[in-house]
Parts: sequence; structure tokens; C-alpha cells
Amino acid sequence: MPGIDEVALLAGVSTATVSRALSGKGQVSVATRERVLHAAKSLGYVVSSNASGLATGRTRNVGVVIPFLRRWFYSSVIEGAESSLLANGYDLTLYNLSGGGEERRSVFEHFLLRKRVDAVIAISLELTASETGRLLDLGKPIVGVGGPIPGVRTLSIDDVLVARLATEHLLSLGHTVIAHIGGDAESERDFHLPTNRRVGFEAALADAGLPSEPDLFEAADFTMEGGYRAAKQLLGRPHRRPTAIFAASDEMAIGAILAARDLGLHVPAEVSVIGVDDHELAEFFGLTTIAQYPALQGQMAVEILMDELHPGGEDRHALNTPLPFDLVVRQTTTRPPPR
Amino acid sequence: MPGIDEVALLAGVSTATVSRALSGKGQVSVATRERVLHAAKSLGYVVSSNASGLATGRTRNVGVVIPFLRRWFYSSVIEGAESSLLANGYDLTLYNLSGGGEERRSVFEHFLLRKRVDAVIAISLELTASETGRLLDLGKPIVGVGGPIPGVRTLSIDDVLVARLATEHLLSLGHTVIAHIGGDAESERDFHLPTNRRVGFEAALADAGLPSEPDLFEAADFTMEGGYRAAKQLLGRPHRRPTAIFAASDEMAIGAILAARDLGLHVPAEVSVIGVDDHELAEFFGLTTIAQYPALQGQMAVEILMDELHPGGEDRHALNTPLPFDLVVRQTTTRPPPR
DNA sequence: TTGAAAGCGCTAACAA
DNA sequence: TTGTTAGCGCTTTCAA
Repeated sequence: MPGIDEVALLAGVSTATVSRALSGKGQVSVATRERVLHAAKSLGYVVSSNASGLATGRTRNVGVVIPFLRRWFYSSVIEGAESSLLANGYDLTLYNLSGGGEERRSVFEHFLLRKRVDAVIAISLELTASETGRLLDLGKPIVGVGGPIPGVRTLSIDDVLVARLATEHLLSLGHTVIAHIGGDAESERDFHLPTNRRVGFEAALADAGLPSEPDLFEAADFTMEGGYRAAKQLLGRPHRRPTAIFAASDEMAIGAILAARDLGLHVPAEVSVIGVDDHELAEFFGLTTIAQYPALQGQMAVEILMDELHPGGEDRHALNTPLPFDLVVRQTTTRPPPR
Repeated sequence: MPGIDEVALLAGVSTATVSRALSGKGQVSVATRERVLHAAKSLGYVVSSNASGLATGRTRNVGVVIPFLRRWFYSSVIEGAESSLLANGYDLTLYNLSGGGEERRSVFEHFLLRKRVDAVIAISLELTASETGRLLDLGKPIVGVGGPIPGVRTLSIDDVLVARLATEHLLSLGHTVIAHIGGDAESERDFHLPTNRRVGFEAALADAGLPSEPDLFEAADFTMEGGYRAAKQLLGRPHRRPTAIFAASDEMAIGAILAARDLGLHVPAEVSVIGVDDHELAEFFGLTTIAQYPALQGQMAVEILMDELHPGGEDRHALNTPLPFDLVVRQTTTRPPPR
């Protein structure tokens, strides 16, 4: 593995010039640059990120912290962030917190602090003041995706509006007995996302002059199985069976579709179902849903970070950037059956 | 952010001693070590990985290269590797190749070479000689998971045996008209995994004295939707409808279950279905499958790497370590219907 | 057991 | 435009 001095030797210049030529900073004559580039290539030279990082204080690496990796949503965000970082010449170091409390502590107390990363993207995480504090003290920008972290630039979707849109879609089709499968206490811990979706749901009902009936709510854990169980409860009752279900995630919505099927109920003729996500399976199940775009979210987070790391563009991003979402109507929603 | 000299000052020793005390290398008196540890903690000192890496040549970081991130299998492998690395004090830097050829080149030509990682774990990837060559030249160990990379320590599952086991399960129940949903050309490119599973399938049939019928094979892309389509083809034919389907992945198997349902065929009474993976959804669908343990695979890869990085244990791992798999019988397989 | 000091490979003033 | 040189923060001989 050749070092910068071998390149300098071969190109007949000083190491400083090599550094300048390769980094693009500082003035280098075209001819010299050519020679340096050529020498570097012919030697297969690649800078040592350690040495460069030590000298500059920046590593061209960003840390991405997530609560889970195995959910479609998170891996999609990461995929978006990864390709965007790569395009910017940055590496992505992954910190998965699913191990639990001890793991979380060690990530924040040690790993993130050892100057390995220039910045941090925190996905669907509520950081404590001390966690953000230490990072910010180090001068490392943080961008949060999916939840309000005080004092930090964040990207988030307006869950109240998302739920309202889904509910209004059902209302506009004529449904009046609409059930909601939302999050349980466990999933609530992180982000109040379930609560916000429930609030939007109830607000839309209220606007339509409908009461919110506790019986029409079931809590689940955002998985297909959870949605299945919850929907069985909802659809199995002998009286006031809902004609539509709004599930707070596509996986739960798909579970609900399967539950309806198992009960012999036809979707959408007898039960309409709408979810949230536009999960990769949504198309396959013909699921009507509110699309959010996780890969785009990852990409947007990176763009904001790049702006912070390379200040130049003067257009400061707002402290909280709203994330886009859209109603995607497929085949699981229709008018309620005549009664 | 305090540096090593502040710790040294506070502890009343030299920086060399601090380094020794914290790294555990070299002799330090118990009393001194105590003082150093205490000073470090009270200052919130964390080593700079850049400086330490520059001085030692090792970074305590490993690169993990994967072809996709969003499939259950891959994110599970990563999750296993990540937690295991964390436990060893290592970071995980992720390189996702799903972007395509250009991305792959830049990862191998630049990113992996800039001395950011001590080692590389390549998941389900067939590396070219030049790709492995460069890495190995740098003295960076490589461990492959899921495919034979020449000259590199690998972990892999015996796909022929996996397929044989699945098929034998069906045969032992009395099935004689068994279809196979395998991989298409696209998915074949990487690992010959589909071919190997087909080979095992046909070998098992042959051993049972059954011919392999090309009509009973359908290619798909390892997704639920692909499995659904393939199964529709298989189960829709008017003559010699298979009584059992062996799908090369659980997602395809689940697609097959849904296809059977849509055709009004009862699983397992009229069609038995078996998959491979023990996907997180397998339990929910009651799917009989051959379990492989991706998180464990990630963890095992890390263990092998740690042995290579910290030579001490003399027990060299074999060049290729076989990965475990097990038949998990649930509710989607039974005897064929009487004819 | 401890300390002094020489790097690790690069970057960025500063000077030329 | 280019070269000289002093670090970046740590580890590791070597000597005490």
C-alpha cells in the first residue's frame, strides 16, 4: 500500500502538492495535477482515512443510529441514506440499538464519541438531552428522522395529517363505522407516532360528526400477526361490525386483510382496509395506503447533513422539515355494503 | 473533548502510561491503573480512533458488504454481525451494493481501501479475484458468508442438502407429484444457490425412484409475489396438479400458500407447501420450512474474524465452515389427498 | 513499572 | 503555484 510520499516521488512534487491535487483544495497547476493524478492511479494510491482524519478532524463517515434493522421501514431508510452518502464520498457506520439498554448506553458513551464519525443520523429515536448534548458538544451535527429531538434538525412526517387523510378517504366513501388498529404501549414508547395517528383518526371522525368509539380501537405491535389478531377481534364481534379498518401500518393492514379472509369476509366488498407506509408488499395485496417514502427520507437526511458539514449554500434548512406522504388508492377500499 | 494528555495530567502519569493502562497492554501497577481509569472516567475521555488507528494500523472497524439490505435474510445477518461486533468493541461500516455495478466498483476501488476497516465480511457475494486480491494484499482478512469465494474463509450452507431434506420430508409423507419453485436466471447470477437447491430436489426424487419432470419446475425471483405467480401456474393446470410444492424460499412459499387459497385449494389438505429460511413470517403462516439462522451466520462470521484479527487461539477454522439448518414442521405439510 | 521521544500518514499554515 | 514544516492524538520502542 503506497503512501503519499511515494506518489510525490513518482510525480516529482512534494507531498503537500499531492494532497492539494487529490483533495481539490488549494491551487495546483493543471499539468501538475495531471501528473499527480496519474502517479496516484498507477500506484493504486488511496488516502488513509485515519491519517487524513487525524490531520483534518473530519472523517468522511457518518453514524446512523436505528432502533431496529429488520423492519422494512428502517432498512429502506438506511438504503436511501447509504447510497446518498456513498455518492458524497462518505461511509456509513451503523449502530443498531435493538440489543437493548446496555447496548444503547455503550453506543452513546463510547462508540459515537471516538471521533469515528463526523455526524449522526438518528432514525425514529428519541434522544435524551445528555445524548444529544455530548454529540453537539463535540461539534457533530445530528439530524433526526421521524421524531422531534429538541434542538436538533429533524425530518418528520405529520402523523396526525396522515391519519386524517386515511380516515377521510374512508369517510368519503361513505363509511361510518370505522375501526382503528393502532400501536400498543410498547411501540408508543419511542415516538408518540401511534398516538398521533389515533388523534388524526379521531379528529377526522369528529369533523364528520361521528363519535369516537373506544370499542372500535385495537392496539397491536405493528406486525402482520398483530394486525391479524386485532382485526379478528374487531371483525368477529356480533354487533356493529366495522365496515372499514384503518391500520397504522401496512403490515398490520395486511394482517387485517388475512383475518377478514379467514372469517369469510370479502375485502373490500364487506370490509375496506387502509394502511400506512406503502410497504413493498402493499402492491401485491392491492392495499390502499398512505405512502411514505423511507428511502427518500434517508436521502433527505443526508442532504441536510451535507449542507451542515459543508456550509456554503446559505439556505438554512428549517429546524423541522415535513416529510411527504400520499394517498395511494388500490383495491382494498370501496363503499360500505348497503345495510 | 479531553485528550490523552489531560488524562495523564490528572492522573499524574505520562501519556504512555495512560495508553498502557487503558489498552491493557504492557505492565502497569494496579494503583496506577486505578488512578488512570478514574481520571479517564471523570473526564469522559474516549480515545480518538483516528489517532489510535494511525499509530497502530488497526481501526477496530469492519466493513460488511451486502448485495441488498431490504431482504429479511440480509438484515438479519447484519443484525447478528452488528451486535457481535459491538460486543467486541468493533464498529460496523456498511456497504450496500444494490445500487449496481458502478457502486460496486467504487466500493472496492476506494472505500474499502482507505484503511477504514480492519477486515471485510462479504455476504452472499461472489468476489472477483481482483477484488479479493486487493483486500488480501492489504492484509485485511475476509470472511465470506453464503458463497464460496476462492482463497477466502467462508461460511456456507449446503444448499443441496437443504433441498434434499425438504424434498425428503414431502416424499416421506407420501407425495409423488412434487413441484419446485426455484430461482430465476437473475437470482442465479450471484450464487448458484437456486441451482444447488434444484439439484438437491432432483437428487431426492431420483433416490425415491421418481423422475424429474420439467413441468413441475417454475422459476421465480424469491419474492412473495413471484412465488404466488409461479404457484398459480403450477396449481392451475388441469392435469397432474402437484400435491406438494417445495419453494426455495419462505417468501415464495407464502406466495404459494396465498395462490392455493385463491384457487380454492386447501393447504395442506390438497396441497402441501414447504419453504426454506424460517422467515419471520413463517410462524404466522404456519409454514413448514428448513430453518437457516441468518443472525447466527452473522455472529459466526464475526467470531471467525476475531480469531483472525487476534491470533492467539491456535485452533484454525476450516476454510469452509458449514452452516446449520433444521427441518421445522408446522402446519402446511401433510399426506397427499387420497386419489 | 514508568517516562521520553520518535513516529503513524496526512494536511494546512506559512514562506518562497 | 509549490515546498517546508509543524502538528493532528495516540502507541510503542528504548532507556531509566
